[in-house]
Amino acid sequence: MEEKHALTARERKALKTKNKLLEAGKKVLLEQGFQKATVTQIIREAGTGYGTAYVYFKNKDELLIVLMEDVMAKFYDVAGRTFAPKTSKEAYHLIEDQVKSFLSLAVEERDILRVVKEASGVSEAVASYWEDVRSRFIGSIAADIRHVQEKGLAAKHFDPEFTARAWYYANEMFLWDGVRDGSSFPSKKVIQTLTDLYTGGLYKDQEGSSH
Amino acid sequence: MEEKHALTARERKALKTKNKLLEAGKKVLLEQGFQKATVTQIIREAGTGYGTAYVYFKNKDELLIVLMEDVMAKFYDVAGRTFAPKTSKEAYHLIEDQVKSFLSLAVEERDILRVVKEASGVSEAVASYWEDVRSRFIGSIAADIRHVQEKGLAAKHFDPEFTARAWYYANEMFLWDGVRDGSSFPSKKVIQTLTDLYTGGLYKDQEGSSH
DNA sequence: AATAGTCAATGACACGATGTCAATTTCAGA
DNA sequence: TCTGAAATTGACATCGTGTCATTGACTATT
Repeated sequence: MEEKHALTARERKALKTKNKLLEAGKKVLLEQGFQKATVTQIIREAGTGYGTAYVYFKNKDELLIVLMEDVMAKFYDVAGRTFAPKTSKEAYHLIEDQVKSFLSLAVEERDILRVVKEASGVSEAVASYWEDVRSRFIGSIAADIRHVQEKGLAAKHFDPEFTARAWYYANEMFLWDGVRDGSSFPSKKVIQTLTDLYTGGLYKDQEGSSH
Repeated sequence: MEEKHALTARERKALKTKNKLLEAGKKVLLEQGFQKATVTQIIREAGTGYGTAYVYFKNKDELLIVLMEDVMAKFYDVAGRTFAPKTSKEAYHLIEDQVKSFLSLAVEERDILRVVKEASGVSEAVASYWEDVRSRFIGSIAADIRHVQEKGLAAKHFDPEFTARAWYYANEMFLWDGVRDGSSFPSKKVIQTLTDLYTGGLYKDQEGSSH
């Protein structure tokens, strides 16, 4: 039901105002962090009236959620990559690549992710938005696990869902470490440790395992 | 430089006031959650004046931190357990036990942990307090890993620190899942998946690994 | 081109929460 | 009994949020 017509001057102006608010919001949020940033700071930066912010966004949370969209798309992109290894070796390298891509986003989008992380702890809306990324990854990883189990590459006694969760969780936490500390991240060592642990496990034999 | 003398009536009263605030704080925080709870609600429940709360606690955060102490002690207890397996099998079972103890705390202390989790996202003070638990666990696990590596039970190419982090992170995230969802937690399946993944890894051979 | 109706924009306001502090009351010790 | 110290208090200043009645400008219709 989209109306298809050239924008009227009025609509163009409205769009411009919204964008000014988004830009100003980005600047203020990155500079101040989520909790310290106030609507007053944002509208001052945007050069609009106070109430105007509430015309375009329900609140600070919703403004951030719009700002998150680009980054989310990048994560969804990584989560959606095809995974169909024919050998364990191939699997290892695919996994290694995916870990690297995932953790590299921590550096690439560090500034905004720092805000997202903070906001997730404060705003239910932002938290549930991030939760979407999580379940997308976990679902995708679970499918990958099922695939390699069927191919006979991976041990069948692992529950795909829980295994995917555990694996994703470790990755996500390192992501946040990277967002916090930045600098030389992700290190080869982190990527390798994660991948090795996931594929091979720490111990030399599995005689202790109950399977 | 501790003064050692029986408490005067005045001191006893002060103690009592502080405890009233702690109890009231606990009740209100558990009922309302961290963000919704207000100082006014707490002092009303405690039957004290508004300012009194600020005599005993810097703010809501610090009150919660005092309430956390008991729970933290339990975690420190689990983190501090000795770990000196002689065989892989023994290691497996020790690890399984530790996972179980750790995750069981999620159920046992569910109510307060739910508040702690929420508060960690909002309050730097609470977050850094919980961070202590984390580093204690990670340090302890890293030591365990070094130990089994020296004994020849575990692969030496794993960096103890990063491996400990990855492992702990997965566990902690499941802990929060348990705090959120509660009910029948921790399931055998979760414990087993975590332990198996950690000790044995998902894949059947390590030929893909670069070692 | 006049006009009625719509929509963007605004800031004052009501509300709610925080942390402080000067004043008050109570008690310990001399 | 008296004095200084300690406990307690709530009013206050401050800050941030979200709403809404109002204003002014633009659109579309006649």
